[in-house]
Amino acid sequence: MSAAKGSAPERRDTGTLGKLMVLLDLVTHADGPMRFTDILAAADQPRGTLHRQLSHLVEEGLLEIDAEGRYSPGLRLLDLASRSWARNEFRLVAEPHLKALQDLTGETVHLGVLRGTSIIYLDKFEGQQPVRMYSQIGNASPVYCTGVGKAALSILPRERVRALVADLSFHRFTANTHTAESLLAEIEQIREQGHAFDREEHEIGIRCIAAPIWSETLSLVGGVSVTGPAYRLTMEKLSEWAAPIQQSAERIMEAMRIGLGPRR
Amino acid sequence: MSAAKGSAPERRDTGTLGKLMVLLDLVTHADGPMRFTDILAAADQPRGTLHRQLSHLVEEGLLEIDAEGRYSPGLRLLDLASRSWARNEFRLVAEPHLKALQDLTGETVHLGVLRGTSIIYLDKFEGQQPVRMYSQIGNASPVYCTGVGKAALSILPRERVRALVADLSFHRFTANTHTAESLLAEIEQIREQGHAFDREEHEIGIRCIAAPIWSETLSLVGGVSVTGPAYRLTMEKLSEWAAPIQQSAERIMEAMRIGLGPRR
DNA sequence: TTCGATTGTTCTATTATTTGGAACCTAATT
DNA sequence: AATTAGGTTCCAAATAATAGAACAATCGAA
Repeated sequence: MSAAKGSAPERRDTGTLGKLMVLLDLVTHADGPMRFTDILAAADQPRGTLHRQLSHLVEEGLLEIDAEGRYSPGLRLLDLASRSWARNEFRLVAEPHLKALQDLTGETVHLGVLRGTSIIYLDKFEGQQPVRMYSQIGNASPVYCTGVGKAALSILPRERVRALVADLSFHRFTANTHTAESLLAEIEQIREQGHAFDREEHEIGIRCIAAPIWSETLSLVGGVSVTGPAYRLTMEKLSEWAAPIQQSAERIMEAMRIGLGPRR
Repeated sequence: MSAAKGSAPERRDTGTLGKLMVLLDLVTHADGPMRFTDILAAADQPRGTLHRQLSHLVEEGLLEIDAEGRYSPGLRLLDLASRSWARNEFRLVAEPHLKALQDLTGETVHLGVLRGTSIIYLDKFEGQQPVRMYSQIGNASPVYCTGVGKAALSILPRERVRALVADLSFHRFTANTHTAESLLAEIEQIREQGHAFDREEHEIGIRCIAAPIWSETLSLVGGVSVTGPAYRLTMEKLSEWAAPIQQSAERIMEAMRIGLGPRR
């Protein structure tokens, strides 16, 4: 093996599927519909090849193409996702506990899991606000600027954290967003405290407190969080919820051991 | 080619992707996690081949495998879906109109599109409850037993309806569920009325009224509906909403012509 | 309109991946 | 220890994907 630079790009070997997923990601992560030429420029491939690949994705409903020849994510994804969400055991087990936490705090409660270097939000319970924001569920956010993300990192072995951080590129969302160094330092603190804060690190005006959740083998790593506007949620106020949120996390882990443990 | 029987199974030619999507569908549509052997039995493939295919799907995050070797849908699907949902133009355009309809009726409002022989729900506005994203959204339901489905069919050319109905297998959900004949008959009625009812055809105790929405080229076909419990929503009550719901559909179509029309 | 450039589609020999089948593990069961 | 079921690895043969060019269709400007 010739590991030239520190961290090799680590290309996955998933054959044809991998190439198609790159395209799917490309179109899905774009701001809007993409023309054939846009995709051609972004994906380094011959035109003929790209054309067939896109056709296959469209035929399977993973992409859609409109009358003007622009590609967008396909609705088949919604069906697949709604089924996988509805059945997700972690989410089902956590649900009542999230609800309880929402009742207690009156603020928005999130459930997230670590996948790669992102936190994927699995569920969300909002307060009474008539404002509808379900955009959050399913969203993948960077680990380094979310409470759940930092909480999750805090229970991983130091070595894994270091490896993961090395793979990260830090985008400075706000003045408080972490750098690699400050993140690693805070993880140590969180490890001792048992909970993590987000001090407007992702979005100005938004604070949160989170507690980690993990399975024994670390096959599942994530967390719960309580989030709200900074003007209402002072750091003192947030700190008051440290105990209840950690307790909530404990209860979810306990419920998981029953619900997800080895059968029989 | 030897087109033996009347309607060939019409196998899609999407090469490797097609084969993988069959597996993804299989696991996603199952009631719970599947063992390797379960999948082996359902998918008619050699073990070695299946093993590699599943590995690739897992590596790409489309499937997940737990400690006991059981396969479930992967969370990557959530991320892909949430992005495609958030950006969907039809949904964005319709949103305010759905909200208005919800305010007017006080009952649950759905937005759906026709995909193949199913209706995929794109959005949902409930009474006071904050919406749980994937509770209904993303779900694919059969055309023949939903208000939106029947409304959608009513604006398709008769020939296309007949072809579509021929592809359908009718599951008798309730005593009122349609058969092919009764469905075709009702479509004719809906065509004239401009709106469709669901008279407890999918679920006992649930009624609904729906109006069709379509683009000029029929590249987009779907509808809006108002749904609620039968004890509260008598057929008379539902009928009162025929005008407002059709008006709502009209407004959405108008907004689409502006929002989705040919650029410039 | 005509020319030229841009964008999208189809075709085919070459190349790479997938396939099928068997052999090989591993953990549980008798 | 032997047997079975469940899962994984291997490799020659079959198949599908690729690259590149040729072909259409569309668009803009002269």
